[in-house]
Amino acid sequence: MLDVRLVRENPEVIRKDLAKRHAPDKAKLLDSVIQWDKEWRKALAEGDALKRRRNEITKEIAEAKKAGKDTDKLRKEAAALPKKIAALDLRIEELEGQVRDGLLRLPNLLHGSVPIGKDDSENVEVSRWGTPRTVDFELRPHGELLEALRLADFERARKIAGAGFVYLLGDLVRLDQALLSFALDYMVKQGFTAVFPPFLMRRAAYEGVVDLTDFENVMYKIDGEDLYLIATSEHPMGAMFMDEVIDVDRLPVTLTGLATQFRREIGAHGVDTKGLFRMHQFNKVEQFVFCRPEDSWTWHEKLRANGEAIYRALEIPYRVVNVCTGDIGTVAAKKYDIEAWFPRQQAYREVISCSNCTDYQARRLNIRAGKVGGEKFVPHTLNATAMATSRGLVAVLENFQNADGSVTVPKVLRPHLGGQDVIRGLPPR
RNA sequence: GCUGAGGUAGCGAAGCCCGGUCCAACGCGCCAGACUUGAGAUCUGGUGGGCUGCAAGGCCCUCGGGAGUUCGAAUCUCCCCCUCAGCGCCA
Repeated sequence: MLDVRLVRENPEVIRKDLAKRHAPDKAKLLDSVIQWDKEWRKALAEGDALKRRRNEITKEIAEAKKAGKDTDKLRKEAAALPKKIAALDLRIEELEGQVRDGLLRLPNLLHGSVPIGKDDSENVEVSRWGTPRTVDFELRPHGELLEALRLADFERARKIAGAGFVYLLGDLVRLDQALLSFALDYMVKQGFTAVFPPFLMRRAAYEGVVDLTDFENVMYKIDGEDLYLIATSEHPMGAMFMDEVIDVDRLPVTLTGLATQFRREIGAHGVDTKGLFRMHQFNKVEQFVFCRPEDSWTWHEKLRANGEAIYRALEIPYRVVNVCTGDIGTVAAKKYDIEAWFPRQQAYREVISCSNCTDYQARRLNIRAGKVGGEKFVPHTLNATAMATSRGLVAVLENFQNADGSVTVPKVLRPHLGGQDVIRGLPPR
């Protein structure tokens, strides 16, 4: 959420930004917000004047009564006020809601380095690491491979939960845990505090971190309860300090969340749709930072570096793209995607997303930093993936597949698999 | 799920029965200033949100949320939410 004061005092800054996004409807919305805000302040001033009069009269009545004087005249004047006040309050509330809704729908201000573009095809590659491996055999689609190795059962998962769910089996379960465990250890070594958050959140908290329209699209709701399954641990970590003042001495707060996440919207595009690439349920280690505004761009690079380091350690080639205006979404001021090389798909595909949300998310969550009783400011928040399995699993399965159908375990994961260096699957039954 | 006790500012805690000196006492913490070589101690002022004003300041709102009674609600009435304790159930 943008600062109303910016809308009031410097709307040109926002207007220029919206132009970069090619968002004429948002520009129109901005004009409306400015107008609503003006009307809101006017109504507020009128309402306050009436309330002031009411407070005065109330006091006068109290004094007159104590002095034993007649209060009828005063009461008569006072009796007329509540109706007027109530009418104005209604108007004020209405306008306030409009302003807030408008602010929520206006996107964050972009960083100057965000490339202009219409969709993900115009994201700009900023770096590339590793040499895609070439093999002299045909790589099998990972879903097919897993079924052959009996390391995953999509059929039975579909039977009991529907498409988008899977039974991981045998060594694939351990590989999944190894990826998570490796990433979590890496983050902890960087000084981040590990967090295992609630997997369910109340709507009031969720509204602070998610676009209202997303509820219907991506969130699973528990029937009959005010609880939603988390779509990423970014959400419970972001909401962790909702309505709080973080002591400035505690900044930066660096967290790394481990959680299973649930998303209704999984779509389907690209080759090898069957498999782990897009699931209703998956695991993720997440990076999350609350910091001083002046430090957030340094942190943004640091989170990206963490993501890169993890994929380098796995020896999986990747590239980093600077996500363009058409693809960046509303919350981030700048976003890098790290795209791993998927040799079967012959494509770089997103495995890590790294965003600086500046003060946009924190303001909406009503998180401030500073000293209680002293000066306060809105901290910046950043989030990035460290490791998302299933996608990380797919990357390993494609990059480390052998001609005989076995899968080599990346070196850094072996300690997490009791030294095992190859996965062969369960024996056929 | 049942029963009970609660929800007051960053935290602790009074006030609620008996509506108006509550623009919420007091303590701790924190912030600013004074004193000090520095720190500490001490003293003074401040301590949430908003509107208005160049500023000094002025005003409004805020006692879990909402509705009601009233000229006036932290205080009275009703509904809801949440937390804690005990019991039940349970990995």
